[in-house]
Amino acid sequence: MKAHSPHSGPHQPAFRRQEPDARRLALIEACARVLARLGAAGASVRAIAVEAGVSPGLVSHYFSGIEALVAATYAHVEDKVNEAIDEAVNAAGQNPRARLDAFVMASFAPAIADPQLLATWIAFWSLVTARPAIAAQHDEQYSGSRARLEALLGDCGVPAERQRRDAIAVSALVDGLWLELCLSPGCFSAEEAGAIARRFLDTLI
Amino acid sequence: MKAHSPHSGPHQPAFRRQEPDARRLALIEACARVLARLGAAGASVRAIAVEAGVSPGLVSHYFSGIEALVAATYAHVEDKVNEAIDEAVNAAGQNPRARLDAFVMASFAPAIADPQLLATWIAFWSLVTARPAIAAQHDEQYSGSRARLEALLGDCGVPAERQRRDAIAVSALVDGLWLELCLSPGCFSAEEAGAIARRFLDTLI
DNA sequence: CCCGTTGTTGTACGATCGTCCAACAAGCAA
DNA sequence: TTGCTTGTTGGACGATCGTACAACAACGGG
Repeated sequence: MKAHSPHSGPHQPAFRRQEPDARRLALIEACARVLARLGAAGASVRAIAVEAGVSPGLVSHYFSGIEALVAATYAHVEDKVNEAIDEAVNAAGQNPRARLDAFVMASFAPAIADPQLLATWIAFWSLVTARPAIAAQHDEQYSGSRARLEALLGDCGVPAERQRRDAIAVSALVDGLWLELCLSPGCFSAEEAGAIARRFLDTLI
Repeated sequence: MKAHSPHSGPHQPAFRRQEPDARRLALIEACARVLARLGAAGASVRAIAVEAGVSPGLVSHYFSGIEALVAATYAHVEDKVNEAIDEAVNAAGQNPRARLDAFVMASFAPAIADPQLLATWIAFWSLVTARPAIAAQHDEQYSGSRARLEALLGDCGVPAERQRRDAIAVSALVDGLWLELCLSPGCFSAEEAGAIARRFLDTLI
């Protein structure tokens, strides 16, 4: 059934070796695509291997198990989201308030407030309660995100003693709007969510 | 191995028949306990049947599948949460603002901001994207919750044209705080969450 | 050219999954 | 008591799961 005969013509490799880091990344991106397409329930070793174009055994070779792959995928997707947000913030110029607005509005952009992206979060959240290592990873990524928000708030003149509380508040409001935007896309629009968030920022600054 | 011999003494029934509604409820409550203990990944038909003290076949007899049982469990748990919130609201007396505060604070009570309770939401959310019927159920429960919030806001003097937007905002803030309270219980306290939410309400009224 | 390293394959394995259904028995009516 | 209704059992079934491992082959150094 193979497209080429092993006994005639130039030998076409059945697979290509890759550096461990490149293969790890390919598996992570395949996992993200499977989570987006099939949801948390469909993210099996075999489905991810097919998506990545490799054999099932390779997943076990690079990750201790499905949970580790999901955790790595969450970290990678969140990194990319933070990258997109930082890019939006920097594109907003130097006005502190404009940068803060950009931070908030970026969370509601179509590429981020995406139901398919939510699947990665849900798969990760489902592991937080039971696995202490996953909980620690969540704490770390959450406080990292909050720290960047505190800095933006500080630039807007929010006094230091209020930065922590206000960052928690803004983060919660944005996440709550983002979550509902993913779960019920027809209920309210991204523009509406942005207006709500901006209005809340007005009360803090 | 049975505790009694089928050939001696009074006959002890091997099981008791129950009315369909009672059995449905028992299975739903067993499903909620399994979700709390094992998370979404461990909520199998067999585990739920063991928890309910029935045979595995009974689950299929009352529900078309695991997904239907999870959806029914979500509806039931949300009903109980709404009941607890309504109770807190009514216990707050007649002052509209006190009732609104009670609504918000109840969401952060230990029984509701509970990581084990979050497992039910996560199991349900993981089905929203793929299953239109589940998405419709979520829309319905979300708008119901928002309608009660709109009424409370109206009692506090929020004009009608702002009720929808403010209810979306309060709901998002409370849900975001609740979610983070469940995922990272050590990051901030329920009192802090309540203070943040109350401060936000101050800006709306 | 050949050889060793090692990334990769493919499969076998046992466990567990959801579903199904014929047989059983609890409880009510007669 | 007897018979009927039907809630309930418990195992069979095929599919799919995660994991492990021996064999294979790509590729660089000799």
